[in-house]
Amino acid sequence: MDIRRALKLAGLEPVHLGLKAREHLFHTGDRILRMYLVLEGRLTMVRTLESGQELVVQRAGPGEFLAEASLFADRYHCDAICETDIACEVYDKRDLFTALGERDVSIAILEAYSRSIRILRSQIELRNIKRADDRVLAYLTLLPADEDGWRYPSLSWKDVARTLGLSHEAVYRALAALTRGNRIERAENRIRPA
Amino acid sequence: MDIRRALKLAGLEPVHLGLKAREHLFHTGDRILRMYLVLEGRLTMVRTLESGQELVVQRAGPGEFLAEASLFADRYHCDAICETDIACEVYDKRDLFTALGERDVSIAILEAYSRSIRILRSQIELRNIKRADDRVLAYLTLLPADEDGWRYPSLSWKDVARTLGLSHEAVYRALAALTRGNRIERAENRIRPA
DNA sequence: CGTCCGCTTGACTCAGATCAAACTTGGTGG
DNA sequence: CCACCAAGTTTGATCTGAGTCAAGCGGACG
Repeated sequence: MDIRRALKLAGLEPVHLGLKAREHLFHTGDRILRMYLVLEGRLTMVRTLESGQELVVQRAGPGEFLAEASLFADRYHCDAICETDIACEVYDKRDLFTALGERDVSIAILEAYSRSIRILRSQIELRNIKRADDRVLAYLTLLPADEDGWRYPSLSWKDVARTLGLSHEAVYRALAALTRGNRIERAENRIRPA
Repeated sequence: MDIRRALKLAGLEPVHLGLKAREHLFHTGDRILRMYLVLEGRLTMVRTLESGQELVVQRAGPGEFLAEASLFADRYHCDAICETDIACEVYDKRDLFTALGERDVSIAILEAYSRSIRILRSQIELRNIKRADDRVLAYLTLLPADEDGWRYPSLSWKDVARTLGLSHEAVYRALAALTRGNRIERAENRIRPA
């Protein structure tokens, strides 16, 4: 448990916390004020989609530090539920930042990592969408938009197909179907969800 | 380009480097001695699978720091190919580590992030395997093994199904097929690729 | 001018999703 | 202690939608 020693060396004082199985460590929407290091037990991070479907975002066990999702976010976007009884250490987020050196190389790099993680997670979530047209639409919606909602894809559709885990034919057909169903508008090099 | 300022403040001196489209920034197997910050242009990280299939692992553009995959690894496991002409800054990896404070909280947390990233990437790679039995087999192979090659899955097969993006029926059928084809051995609570 | 590549659509196939039903196991509560 | 319930496991039958093969179009580039 390397990280624990490092935290101790940095002069951070954890508070201990125990929870029973099925209790929540935090809920979606809670302010992120603390970071947790799991000592014993397992917990599951669950994201509930608008559709009501529950998605296991991550599982954490002994030695894992629940920070990735949270260091640079303000509020949680998932629930943390104990699979078993757990023991963990609680660190104050602001203390941690001070220990990291506030606006420092470490923070800058961590932020870059954090961005990568978010992108990877969103890619996995995209792949959980089974229908090709829904998946393509979700991909388009995630793209940065201008003030009118237009997106300017930087990848060829063929590459989009690869990142979505679809054949390029499936993507073309999805685009055609979405256009037919008035779920997107296409014009030259731009595209917009309706 | 926040990270650049932070690196400068930390006293790190970059070397500038320009490459033409289609040139390689690094190859699979190269020692990782430098970190790159992209200033202009785009590049693609490509991983070549044993099957010969090429997999786009990541794309990077201006402001991105090519470090995630590499800070805690010794050698690259992908090729970086310039899509366009590019300009970047080159930092020495060891200097960077010194600036981060060697064995410090930052490093410990970065390592945790790094692990998450690797796990997420492997999950995406799993999903690129189309056939259910191959995907399940690949998943099992990734699991930690004891000295005899046995794995002790910690998830119910139903949860495995969810993480693999398959229905649970498909996973059970895949396991049955793999057992029939002698591609795995099962016993009680453990399982082993043949 | 020819070639390559991205784009687009059609036809057919097949693997995985879905629905359904039965069995096992562990846990709860009367 | 046992009835009962919930959840995971297992197998069968059917259906659907994405992969694959095939073919044609147009623009870019040498």
